[in-house]
Amino acid sequence: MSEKAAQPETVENRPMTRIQRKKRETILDAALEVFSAEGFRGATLDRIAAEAGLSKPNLLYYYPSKEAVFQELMGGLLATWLDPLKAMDPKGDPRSEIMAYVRRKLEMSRDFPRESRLFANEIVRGAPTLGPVLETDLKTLVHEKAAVIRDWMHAGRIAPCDPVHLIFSIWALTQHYADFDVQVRAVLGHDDPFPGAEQHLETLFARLLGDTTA
Amino acid sequence: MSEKAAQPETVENRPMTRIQRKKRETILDAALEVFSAEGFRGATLDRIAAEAGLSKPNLLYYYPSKEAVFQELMGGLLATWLDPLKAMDPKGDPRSEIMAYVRRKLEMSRDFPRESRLFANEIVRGAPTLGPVLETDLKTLVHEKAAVIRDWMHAGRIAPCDPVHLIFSIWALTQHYADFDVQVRAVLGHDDPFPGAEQHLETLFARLLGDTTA
DNA sequence: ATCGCTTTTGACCACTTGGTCAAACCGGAG
DNA sequence: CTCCGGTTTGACCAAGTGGTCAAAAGCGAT
Repeated sequence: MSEKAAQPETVENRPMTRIQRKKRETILDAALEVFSAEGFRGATLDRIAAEAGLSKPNLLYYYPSKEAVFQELMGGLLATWLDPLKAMDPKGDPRSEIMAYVRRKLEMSRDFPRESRLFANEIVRGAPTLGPVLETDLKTLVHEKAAVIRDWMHAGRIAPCDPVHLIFSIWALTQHYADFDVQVRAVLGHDDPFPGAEQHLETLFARLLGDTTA
Repeated sequence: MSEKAAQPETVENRPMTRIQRKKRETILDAALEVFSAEGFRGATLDRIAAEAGLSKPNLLYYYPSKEAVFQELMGGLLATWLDPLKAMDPKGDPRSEIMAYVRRKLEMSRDFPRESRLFANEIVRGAPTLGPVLETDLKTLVHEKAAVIRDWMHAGRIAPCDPVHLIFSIWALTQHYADFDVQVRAVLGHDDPFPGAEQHLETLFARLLGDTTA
């Protein structure tokens, strides 16, 4: 059987040398750069290869196809994206837990804008790749955490509102600063928008959740 | 001089017949459909032509190039997009004016999701086409309206916060329901998300601006 | 019917792009 | 050195793409 290229760490294949793993990392990073800026169809293997510092056939030696690169990239993405929400602790203080989530999400927009844009791109296009997993993993997690938030509200610890839409709001407000970066900077004149954004979101969610101090 | 194809209503050309105008409309609508779903590079002239019910060379008879179609589409878009903000009346009641803007913007997400996605796509890609106009028209308008809002805040008619980020928030929260539609529906299970969204945004902005009734 | 105009189309082209392949390269073990 | 595995590449291909062009088809007015 002609195994075309190394799979992540497949069945009976050597688990891949350190160098292989590193090259694949490099490729993935280059792919992230290009895919997030140009979209799936806009990205070309040539550009990704160039960005990674190798030739197109060489890239195809490490990944069997453009699709494959994209899918591996996408694979890790959703997990990374949902981790902060997963970290929200039902036993913690409601206000701190939610605010910590907001802050963490805003940090991600600042520190990983490419990932955010890649994700946005995928969703805007109708989630052709990670569509199925949205209806399972994502849906489950959101409803689970929404239930937690609802309990907090029923216990009177934060002001009531629709907890699912609250989560949407957090996503929308934080990711906006990564995905619509150029627009934000066009208005704000190229200063770093994040300090102001943090301050604003602090205020917004404090009031939404029922501020006790202001 | 060999004029290639009819321009909008150019210099010494006939102002274009009703039929011509209509065909161009059809093409523009087809282009909106395809561009918003696939992005600029993902869209093909063949698909747009097919969607519009004509052949590729025939499409090229009405528009000189793919770029030209895209640009005309983009041209009208920003104006349409900013109109509701323009409509915010400095002499009106602060709370009603802002809430009306929010509602209008949410309606647009519901009724013109393709336009919203096209816009999102353009911005995410770094606004290669309408970049310049962001730094002029958009920036000016936003700061103008931000000033109005700031006055309202200083007059104590609504609770204070950063007015520019407030506008960003309105954009983010409303457009989210168009641009991330699949994600929203994946979580909400394909019911119409808009009634819930409206209710939620009503609550959110009421509290942010200083609710007097709840 | 025929002229003159706009509209429509089939055939075609140049270029890009994802992907293949056989040959060359390289670095360590014998 | 030589062999041998993994690695790298130049040349190539088929399909898809944006765009051209000359010829044909409509069609209203004479």
